[in-house]
Amino acid sequence: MRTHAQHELTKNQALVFGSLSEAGGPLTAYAILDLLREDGFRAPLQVYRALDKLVEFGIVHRLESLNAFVACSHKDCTGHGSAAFAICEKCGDVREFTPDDAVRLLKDWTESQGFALARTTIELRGTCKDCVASG
Amino acid sequence: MRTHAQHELTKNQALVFGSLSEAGGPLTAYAILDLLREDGFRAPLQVYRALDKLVEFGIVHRLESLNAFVACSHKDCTGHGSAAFAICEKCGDVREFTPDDAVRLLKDWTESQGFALARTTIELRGTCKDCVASG
DNA sequence: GCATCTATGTTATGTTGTAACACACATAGC
DNA sequence: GCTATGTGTGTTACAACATAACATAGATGC
Repeated sequence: MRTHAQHELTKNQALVFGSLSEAGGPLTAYAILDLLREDGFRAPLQVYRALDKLVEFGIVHRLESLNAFVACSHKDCTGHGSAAFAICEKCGDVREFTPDDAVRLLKDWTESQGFALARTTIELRGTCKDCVASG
Repeated sequence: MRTHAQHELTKNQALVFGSLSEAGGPLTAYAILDLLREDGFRAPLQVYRALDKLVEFGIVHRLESLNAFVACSHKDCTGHGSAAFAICEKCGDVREFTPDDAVRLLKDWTESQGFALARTTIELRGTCKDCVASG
């Protein structure tokens, strides 16, 4: 696949990012650790250190309300705005989207308060279309 | 003070809510536990069970990105909309606000996707006005 | 009385995340 | 070459956050 080549990931970073990409959904750090034991991972720090960098690069997002991590769903992560996530509490599916208008309003509020916004966490919990239909 | 009398809090709920109200800012569950040891608290579950109810009542909010809890800043918590939080990473101050317009846009997106929205987590990280000025 | 529901107390355990220290490897400057 | 520096890595131990399981107590409704 060779996506995100712009970052020249290290071995551990590539393994962690690969796990998340292949999973296609959120994984906890310890779930990643278990997946990567066959690749020689032994300790949580190996995962957390890689995750820190991947989040810094913007190609992995942390889901605060799940204590989990997910690969960015954009083909090319350079320069997109703040991400938001719709999390289905039935099936665990996570949909990433970029609510620029809503973020603009939030940023307007912070500016009116003199608050220097660094980053946003927007996570929506509920039930996805498929799970609503099936039950 | 006798705010939130509508909920008839139990003894433990009242103690936990009192700690948060008096703190005037976010506290972790274990910080609350330490504050309430003199009142007979011995185990984390005593705190977590009270917090679960207080969050359910809507008079305490959980800050996912801090693993902490904060008393709702509204005088009367009945019927207000989804809350958002501006969290200063310098001084730890938390400001609660109610971004109805932004939430409306987020809800519009979920509805367009057939996603049944149950609740929102909106947490803004950055630097507050005072810390920007002093640093 | 007694069934039921909620709140509570307690012990133990599970899950998530970091501190501290050592070593390997690359590269820039001398 | 060789050393200083920065980053990535490996490992042990531990801190911080949260819940399972089981027992007890009190209130309410029949």
